[in-house]
Amino acid sequence: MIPREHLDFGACVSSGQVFRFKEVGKKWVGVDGSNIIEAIETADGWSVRSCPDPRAWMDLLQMGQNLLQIKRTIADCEPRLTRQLEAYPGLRLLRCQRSDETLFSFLCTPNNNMARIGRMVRELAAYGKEMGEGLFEFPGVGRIAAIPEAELRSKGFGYRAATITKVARELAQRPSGWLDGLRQVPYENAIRALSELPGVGPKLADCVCLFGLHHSQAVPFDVHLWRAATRLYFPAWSGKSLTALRYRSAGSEFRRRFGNTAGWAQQYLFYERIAAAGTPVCNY
DNA sequence: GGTAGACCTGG
DNA sequence: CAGGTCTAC
Repeated sequence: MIPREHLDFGACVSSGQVFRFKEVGKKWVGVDGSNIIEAIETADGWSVRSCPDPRAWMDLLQMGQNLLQIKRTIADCEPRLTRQLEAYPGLRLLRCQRSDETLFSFLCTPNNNMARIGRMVRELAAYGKEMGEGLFEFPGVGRIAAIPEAELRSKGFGYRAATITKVARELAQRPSGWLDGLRQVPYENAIRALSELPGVGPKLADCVCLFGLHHSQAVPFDVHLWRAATRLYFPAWSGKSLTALRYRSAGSEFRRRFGNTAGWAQQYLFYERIAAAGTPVCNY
């Protein structure tokens, strides 16, 4: 049993870090890597289980990291985030097992809405091995590369069908484990490598770095986070568009200020906008 | 280096 | 319009 101040499972899996956890009643169910993960909220906090590896959920949720300590670090670096830190107790940065799932998930996100992104990611996952009722292990790049682009189009992927197919075929050419290998290289190198892939711009590269490759200094700026960043650090850029150059400046500023905790800090600012939207991120 | 449009789909 | 990216000025 994990107290709420250390874990809000629902917030973690519905905050746009992963896309195929679903809520059935009070229970959340989903997959990370080869494990089915289930969580239920009780009076004292969250009870979480994973199968077949009973400790898999702790990896995904980074339970080895002391959240209260991380929040203290963030608040020390930027007192103006205290409100967000207190508003969303238990919000954690996830460490996804499958970097390729993260990559293909975020290839579904450009110019798209959360509900459809979730449908598309689950559609892709369904090409993988079924582990339980409607729960799939995400398919490997080889399997995705074998899907005709037209098939994805017909399933409603729109123009993202092309980039998904291209990226899968590109990765299938490379040595297996190439993507996971980017976990071991410096963050800047990982960004550079990812940016070579079609359809992967600065925002997606940062999402993959943060959630899939575990580079916790990555800060994926979307328009909302950009607005928050201008308010905090670049008032002169208020109202200006997020160009590639400004994107790099804003990221550097977050990393200068928060160091390796930048990705965690970012999550609290981002969640503020989701909470404000009022609508669930993962809706079935 | 910055801005404007196009791009699939559906809520 | 929605968690952008790409291309052409």
